[in-house]
Amino acid sequence: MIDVKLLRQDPAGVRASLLRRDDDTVSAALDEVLALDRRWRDRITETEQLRAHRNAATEEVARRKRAKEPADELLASLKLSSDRVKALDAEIRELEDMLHQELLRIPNLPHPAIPTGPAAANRVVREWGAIPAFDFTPRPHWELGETLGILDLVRGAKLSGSGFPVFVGAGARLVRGLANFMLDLHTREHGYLEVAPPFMVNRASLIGTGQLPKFEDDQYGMPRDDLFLIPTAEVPVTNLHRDEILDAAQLPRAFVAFTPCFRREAGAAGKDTRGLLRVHQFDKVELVRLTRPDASEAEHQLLTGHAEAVLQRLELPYRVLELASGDTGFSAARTYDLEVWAAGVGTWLECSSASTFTDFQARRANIRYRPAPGAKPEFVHTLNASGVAFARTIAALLENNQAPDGSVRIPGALVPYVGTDRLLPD
RNA sequence: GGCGUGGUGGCCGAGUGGUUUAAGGCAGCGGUCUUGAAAACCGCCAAGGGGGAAACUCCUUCGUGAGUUCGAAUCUCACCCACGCCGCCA
Repeated sequence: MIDVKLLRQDPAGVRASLLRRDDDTVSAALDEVLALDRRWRDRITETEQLRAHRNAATEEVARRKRAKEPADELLASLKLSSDRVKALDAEIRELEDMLHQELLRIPNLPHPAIPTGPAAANRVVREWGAIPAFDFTPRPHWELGETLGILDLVRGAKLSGSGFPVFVGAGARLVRGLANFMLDLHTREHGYLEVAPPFMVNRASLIGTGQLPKFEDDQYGMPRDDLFLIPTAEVPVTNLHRDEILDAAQLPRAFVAFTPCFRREAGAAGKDTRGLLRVHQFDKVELVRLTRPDASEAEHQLLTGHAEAVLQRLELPYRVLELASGDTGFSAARTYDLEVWAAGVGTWLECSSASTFTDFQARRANIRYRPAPGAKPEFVHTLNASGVAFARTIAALLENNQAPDGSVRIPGALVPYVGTDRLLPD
């Protein structure tokens, strides 16, 4: 949630910042918020004066009652002002609710330093590793997966529908090995605390991280219980400290979680979605950091490096993209995407997104910290990065390391976790 | 799912209609004392919001919402959550 005080104080600046996003609904939403805020504050002022008057009169009633003096004429006039307060309160509550709902639909302010424009304006920040060369035509991962007998897309579709892959045998062990490899790396070398959170969350949690109310159609929901399958571990993990006040000494908090992610990907179909490229369920190791505001920019760089370390250990060539304002997600102020090269499909695949959300999520989820003992609480900054998403990483792993006979080399860092240095066709 | 008990400030906890503008404790902060620390003692210490240049001032908040009342932490109703027992169950 953006800071309504900032909007009040500098409406032109906030508007200019938000217009950098490719979202033509923002301007009207801002006008609505400003109008509602004006009306709301007028009503507050009016009702508070009335209330102060009523409170004083009520005290006088109490005094007379104790002194056994009559108070009948006071009571009669109090009845009238009490009714008026009640009516005003109802109106204020309604205005407040409308204001809040409107604010929840306004995206975060993009960081001043990021490029302005649509996805085409994304900037390549750096590249790592060499794109592998082949003296044969490399095959796509869905073919390799079938030949190796480790990926069963057809039976996944039978069980659940398209986009629900089944990993079998060495494939399942590869998934398990990747999870342990990434969790070990982040807990032992990067200092993260491992969390195993729920895979279903309530509305408040999704509002906290920004998926609701605007993107309810993108979520898998269980209407009977009003719960949702998590689209990412970011949701339960960021919400761990919702409605809490942390000590400054507790910051930064760094969590890592391995969970499945569930995404409806409504409307998606076609060549960009084949095999493991875009699926409804995939596993991911997620990194979440809660930091002091003054530390968040440095933490963002650190976090991005932690995600990169995974790809480096896996010997996967990748590039780091700084997203332009129009391509940056609703809650994020600044995002680096990690894209891994996949030789079979011959393209870069997004396998991690490292974002700083500044105080946007903290404001929604009410996550605060006390800068010093006895000081006023302030909002923390939240950040997260995939470290990393499995499906596309597995696609790259298979495609980049394939041999002409269809076998696939397992990178050294993963060998102890998978138990073999090569996957062989059946 | 049934029955029962409960939900109060950062934490614990008292409080059944009007000096509760929420007792007391813990934690925190400042001080006295001390070579230093601890202990002891004294003082300060909730959050959010409106108005104001400021000093300051006013309002709201005792799980959430609705109701009764001049007035609700306190009474009524609904809902949510936690815990206990029963039922079901990997």
